[in-house]
Amino acid sequence: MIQKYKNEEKVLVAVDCIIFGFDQQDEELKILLIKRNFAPEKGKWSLMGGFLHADETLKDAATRILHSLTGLHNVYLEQLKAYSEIDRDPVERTISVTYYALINIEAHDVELIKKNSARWFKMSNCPKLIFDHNEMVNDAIERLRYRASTQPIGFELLPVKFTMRQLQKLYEEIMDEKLDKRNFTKKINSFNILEKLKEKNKKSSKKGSFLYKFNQQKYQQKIKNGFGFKI
Amino acid sequence: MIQKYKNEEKVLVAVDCIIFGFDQQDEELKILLIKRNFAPEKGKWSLMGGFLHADETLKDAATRILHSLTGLHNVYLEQLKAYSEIDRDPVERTISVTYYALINIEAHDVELIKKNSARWFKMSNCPKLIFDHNEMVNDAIERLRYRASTQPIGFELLPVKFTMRQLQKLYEEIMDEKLDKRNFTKKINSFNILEKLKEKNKKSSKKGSFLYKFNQQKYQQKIKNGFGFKI
DNA sequence: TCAAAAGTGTTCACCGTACACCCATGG
DNA sequence: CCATGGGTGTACGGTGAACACTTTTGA
Repeated sequence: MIQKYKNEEKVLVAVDCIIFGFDQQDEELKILLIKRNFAPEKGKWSLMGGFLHADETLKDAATRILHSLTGLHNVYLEQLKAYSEIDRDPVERTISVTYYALINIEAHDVELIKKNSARWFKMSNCPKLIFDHNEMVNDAIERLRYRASTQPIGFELLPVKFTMRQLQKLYEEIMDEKLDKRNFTKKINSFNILEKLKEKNKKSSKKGSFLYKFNQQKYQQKIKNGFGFKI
Repeated sequence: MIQKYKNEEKVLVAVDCIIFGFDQQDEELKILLIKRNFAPEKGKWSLMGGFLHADETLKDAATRILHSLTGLHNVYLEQLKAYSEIDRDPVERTISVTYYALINIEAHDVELIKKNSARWFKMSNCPKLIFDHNEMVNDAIERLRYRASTQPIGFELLPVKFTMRQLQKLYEEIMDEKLDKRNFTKKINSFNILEKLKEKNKKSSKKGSFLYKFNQQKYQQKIKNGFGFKI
């Protein structure tokens, strides 16, 4: 039998999730936060997190944590960074690895988030969070911006059918800047990954705007060939 | 006293360093690897690593590990990613966080690397490494490419005085493609972060090429203002 | 009929890229 | 004097950015 690393110190490893959603009602980018009902910092807002178990990878843990809060499977997840300041958690030395998740805000389990005392916050109105969680959120937005400018990441956040305006609004929220609709449409179309449907969405205007759907096949093709995506 | 997280499982956390250097003799990008003189996989090539101690951050650990191998202080270090496959280390469950380091290959302590049975390998000729270390190296190169195309990172790898040709060769090694020297010079000069010296380096040609030096002040300024660096 | 959002092309400036010749020097 | 690498400028095409009017339809 192979000898173990006997003299090394073990530490607690946590996983925290920065969960992004795009609220189609008010067209705003939001993050899902929980009100802690346990010590320390009980009653304060926090990212959803948990400890890494011995039988799972970090991504497994993030998936489990995400599922326990939203009821969702198959969520877009990307590892961000490990945080390791000695006293970041006042209870005990804990390092935390963050993942950010992109979910369709309409699809999550409303009961579950109630049970977890969770709530969606506008990105632009993020409350003070426990520990180093605000730093984590800031790092996540930065990464989200980078990803969104490199890949058509936004699709994870929208329903299956969406309008060009919704897609543009989403990008504007992520990038935190206004975009020109003619240039935006042109650019998106040039990637040739959308399918224009015959249906219109009439909620947002009298004229109504055409719905689009994401062409998975063309998209996967592009991913393989490295995209030239750049917003 | 605050209660501890009693029922949670702790794990071993390692830090592994991908150490890049630019060899000015043969103008090649290299990485520093060690031959393990301990089990498991004794005698195999590996990244330099170690376990995280209770009283240090991940970056502290990376700094300590790097110093123990190279004798260098104040090295450029950037966290890459956490690796957490259950059996990645066959001895015991260990998650590893990688850092990549950029060092001036001329400045390291030759005795120390001998003592650690370490050796510089051409990037293009990286041997098979233990565990998931090859994957770590590949991820590190990818990140290095991104950084180098975004910031003038190459300076960390060169001596204080260097020629435009050396800088270009370095970028060619990192990007793994030939660059046009007129365009390269033009681009670098446009950033206005170099200081052209009166001296020439005559080693590489009869005419000799002018030496440059990095203008720290202008550079810091640029960093603050977000650079427009793009190679 | 009017208000409100959707849809659609063109022009211009700038940047990245391609490309070739002369210069200085040591041997 | 010649071989070797160093240094320099221009022309072209493509892409990003700015910009305004017409269409549809519910109220």
